Amino acid sequence: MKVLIVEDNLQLSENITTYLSKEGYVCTPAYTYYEAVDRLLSFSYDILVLDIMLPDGDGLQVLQELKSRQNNTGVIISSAKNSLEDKLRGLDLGADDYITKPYHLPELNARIKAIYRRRNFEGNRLISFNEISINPDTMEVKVNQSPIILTRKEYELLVYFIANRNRVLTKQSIAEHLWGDHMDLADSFDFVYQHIKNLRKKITQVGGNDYISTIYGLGYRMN
Amino acid sequence: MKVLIVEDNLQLSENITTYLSKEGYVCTPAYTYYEAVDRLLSFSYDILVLDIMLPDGDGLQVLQELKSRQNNTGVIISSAKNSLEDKLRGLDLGADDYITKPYHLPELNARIKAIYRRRNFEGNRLISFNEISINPDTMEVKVNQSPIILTRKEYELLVYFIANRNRVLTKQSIAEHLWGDHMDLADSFDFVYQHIKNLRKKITQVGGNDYISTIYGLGYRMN
DNA sequence: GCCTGTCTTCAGAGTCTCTTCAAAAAGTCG
DNA sequence: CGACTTTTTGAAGAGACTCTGAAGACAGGC
Repeated sequence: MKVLIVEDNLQLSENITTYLSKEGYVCTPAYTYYEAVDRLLSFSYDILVLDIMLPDGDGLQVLQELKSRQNNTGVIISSAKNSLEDKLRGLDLGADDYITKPYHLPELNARIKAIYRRRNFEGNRLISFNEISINPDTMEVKVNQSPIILTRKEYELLVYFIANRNRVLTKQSIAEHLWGDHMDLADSFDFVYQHIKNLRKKITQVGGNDYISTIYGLGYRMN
Repeated sequence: MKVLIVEDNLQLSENITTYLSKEGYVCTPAYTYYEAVDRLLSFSYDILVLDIMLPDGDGLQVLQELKSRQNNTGVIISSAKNSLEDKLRGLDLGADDYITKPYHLPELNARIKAIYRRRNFEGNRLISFNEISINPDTMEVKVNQSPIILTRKEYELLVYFIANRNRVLTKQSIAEHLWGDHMDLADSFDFVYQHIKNLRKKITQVGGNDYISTIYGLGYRMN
């Protein structure tokens, strides 16, 4: 399990890293706001331990950044203040838990484990792809936080694309997947175009990038 | 009934566990602050027996934690001090009762039962969703304080929707829930429309929002 | 047994989605 | 560049789904 530790106190940061490493986590420290955002953009972490008082910015900004990307990382706010307000703001912004400094390292460990358990047992699984995230239970699709309403075919198409990201999908394979085998000997798959068009439109309308690129003569690929 | 016993005195902890187990409770001991929090985050308990002097933190913090999560667990503060202040703080933080050490185990049992009775029979629990509130004991439903009268099916439908808020419910799952399994092979679930229509009408008639949105081709979702 | 209120069925009107078609635009290759 | 193929687009009809009101079926209270 990969953990990003955002903490400007060098001593504390090292203590956490040492402890969690012994417990079997892979830890990366970040000492500033800038560093934290940089890492979050480049790599993916399972857990983010976030100090909210950073020398070059508010830690909650990191959180805002993260959530705006529909990242699936679990977040624990670490705060020296005992201020309820900060904690509530943190939880509002989508943090999963908070912990008040000074704290015992085993407690941090316990909270990390708890988040992990919650993620894995409460069926909170989300399908996500860059700024697109899908909740399979509710069929809700969000692009940059803005919900978009897809028809059934558009939804199935999007899921199929994301499941096969970076792979070229021919019109035929798309048709077979969305319409089943009775499509076998159809002489035209024109209708697929329509749904791709609509899907692209709905995604770009709310500011999402068009990740579906056309491979001339072959099909489509999402990347 | 599941009970979490937070108590650092090993001897006492075992005594309580033994006694309550005989009385038919399922007991889990926690000896430290972080152990308690860990368990509370991962599992759900009906009753929490909480010693407030723990080796690694203040037991009242556990309580604060718990209440900030809208947990429904009943809490009994167990304190060696005879200090009124601590008890008051505990009750302020939402504890349901307190008991002063040393105490007789049957007294603890009595208090657990009392809390359980209060929770379950005095109908203090309300189901609510935005401006809609439901009293399950009397089947009374209020929208913006104005009472509305629902038929049984409409009532069950509303409760089902609120219990599954933000989730898409298909007509079929609604039918199965409201009419039981003998609906299995019904070829049409049209009658569900009627009740949804009536429910919507009654809610909007008194100025409530129509939180039930139609997901075309799928079902309905309350949000 | 009759009355009242609730539940279910039915038919149509209305709405949204899917598919088809034809024309325009874009890409490929000699 | 020009001929050809493939993709994109818009419009429109077909089809599926949802909503509505009315009427029949059922159950409980008197």
